[in-house]
Amino acid sequence: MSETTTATEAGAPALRANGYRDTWCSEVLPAKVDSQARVAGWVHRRRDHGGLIFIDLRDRTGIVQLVFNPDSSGASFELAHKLRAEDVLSAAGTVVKRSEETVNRELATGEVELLVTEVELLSNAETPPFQVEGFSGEVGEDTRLRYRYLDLRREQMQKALALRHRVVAAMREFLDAEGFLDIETPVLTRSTPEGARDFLVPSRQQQGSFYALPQSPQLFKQLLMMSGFERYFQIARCFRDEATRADRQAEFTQLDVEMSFVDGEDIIDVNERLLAHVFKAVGGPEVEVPMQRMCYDEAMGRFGTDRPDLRFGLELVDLGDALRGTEFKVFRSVLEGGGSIRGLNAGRREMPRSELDGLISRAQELGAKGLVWAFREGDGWRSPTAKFLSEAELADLNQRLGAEEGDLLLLVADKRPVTDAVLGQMRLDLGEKFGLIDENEHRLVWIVDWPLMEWNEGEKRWDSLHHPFTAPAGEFDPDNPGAARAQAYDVVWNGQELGGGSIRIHSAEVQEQVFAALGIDRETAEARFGFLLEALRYGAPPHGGIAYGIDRIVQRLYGAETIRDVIAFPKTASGFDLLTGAPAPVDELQLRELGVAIHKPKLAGH
RNA sequence: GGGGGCGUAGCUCAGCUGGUUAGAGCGCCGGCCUGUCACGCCGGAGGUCGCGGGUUCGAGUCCCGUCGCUCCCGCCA
Repeated sequence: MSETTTATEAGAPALRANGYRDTWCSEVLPAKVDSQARVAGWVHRRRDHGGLIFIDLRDRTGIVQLVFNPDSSGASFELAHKLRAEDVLSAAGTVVKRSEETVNRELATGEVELLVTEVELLSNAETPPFQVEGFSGEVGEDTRLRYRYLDLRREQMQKALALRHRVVAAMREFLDAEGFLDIETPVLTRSTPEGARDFLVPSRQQQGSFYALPQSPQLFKQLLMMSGFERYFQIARCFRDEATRADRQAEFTQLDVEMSFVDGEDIIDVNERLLAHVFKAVGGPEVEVPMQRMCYDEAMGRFGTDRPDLRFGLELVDLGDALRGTEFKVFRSVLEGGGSIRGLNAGRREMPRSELDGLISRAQELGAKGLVWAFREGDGWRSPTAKFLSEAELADLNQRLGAEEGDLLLLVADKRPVTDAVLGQMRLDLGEKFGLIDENEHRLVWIVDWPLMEWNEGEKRWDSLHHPFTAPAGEFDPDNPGAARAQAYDVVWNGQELGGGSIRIHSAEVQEQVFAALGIDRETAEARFGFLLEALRYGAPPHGGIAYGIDRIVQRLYGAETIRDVIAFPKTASGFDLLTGAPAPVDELQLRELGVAIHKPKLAGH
């Protein structure tokens, strides 16, 4: 977990004394000994000794021990007997110093306690379905989500959301100081079926028509540049109706930024300073400016991915040249078909056959037809594949892979995108498995010099790598879209994409050419993006920007296992909100008003 | 859309090759306890083994279906 500052450590907020309290729990400190204090909060734990009762009282800032003694207040003592976990109360008394033997060093307020003379039960709590602060192990996530308001009382959730707040506050702080304006864009907007699936909202006034929830404010922020705002940002909620993952929710939050009259260097400059400011503000890892940059081709070549984790080696090596004339049919047919043979050296490892078989299964799951494993032995290999290769080939492969005696070598032969994807992911799997990743090390890198488009073999068409509004570098040749480079910039932190940006197309003609190259014909482009093409004709400044996934940034800064741990009310993998029961069926009347008919109602059961 | 794992007390879990009364820890309830802080001690309650069907003399356990949670692939920037 990263270094973080909690509300307690940062100092409790100012408090106006009222009938409930005049002091935060965390402020009951030795300096206040002998003075009166009134605190309010939840019963964290109770320890009833019969003749003496201790209550740990919890508020947002921390915990303080209350002591109920019949000699101090009989009435309070009687009431304290009835207190149970999570009851809400207000208690007043004298701050007293604890005797040396009873000091609790684990507690920030552990040198003192509040000797209660007056207590008011503000709210009675039923027994919670799980212990808010227990030691009986982690509670199942579905139970936590069902009672999220209780789960959020736990210190780790309080800290996560406090950190999230400070990340967003630091972003606003920086961007405000740099002259960016926070402008809201619509949540009810128009469906643009490219990219992810849209969430749709039926229109009552235009039956049969639908709004879509935005996948990002991309087009609106470009329009704002055409409106002359020059510097815009927004903490924007975005929606993609796709499957969730540990690091993905259908509903997520993005820091959206756009600027006018800028080139790529301006984008990188302002974003490096933004990240440095935010990370510093929340006590995250230091951001060295200027940050490292790496070309897309280099990232793909060395790491098999466009978001390389640079904290460890296990780099990919191209082995095609060593096998040009091989007799081994599997390798030869791949090379003759224009494919590639790539490999990595996993280092000196002991690995039983069952685990090697596991690697093969994993490779197949990732799309490879197979996986060649080998251990260097002398000048050759110990491997089922060794007998198919000549001595010279084995020696050459060993040399190219930098293999030493006993090193585990993994090879994949397939089309280049497959070898990259498979070995790139296996590199990450192995890096984790072998403990090669130093969690204290942090590597931020810009990935630059992207292709504009990539060939989609399944759909037989060109797809944008970023989005269709990304500006090509230099002249765009519509007859050779594969050769075009993009003015695009992704910032990658320890193998995860934090944000992606680009210079946008600011000419209607170029935008139309790019649409055409992507297989979007004139009518479709006009129907879906006509307003953008039109706006581009009325004086569009050169512009560009970036968008960051805030949930992921906070997840990483906090060291959380899943993105759900830094979202107050997340949904489950299948899109349910277990707390409210959404999504839920609606009344027949509501459907009639919307002109919506349900074909196959699928009743969700709990 | 596909694959893996999981579902047993309020919570976290154990429950073997099918066997008669389904267990533990925590929590909860009652009693005792004036220095605890994961308080302690004594006693107690609490189960549609996710749901439906099947096999069997007999199912928490085996089979089929289904619902939910989760991880991964596809998908998604």
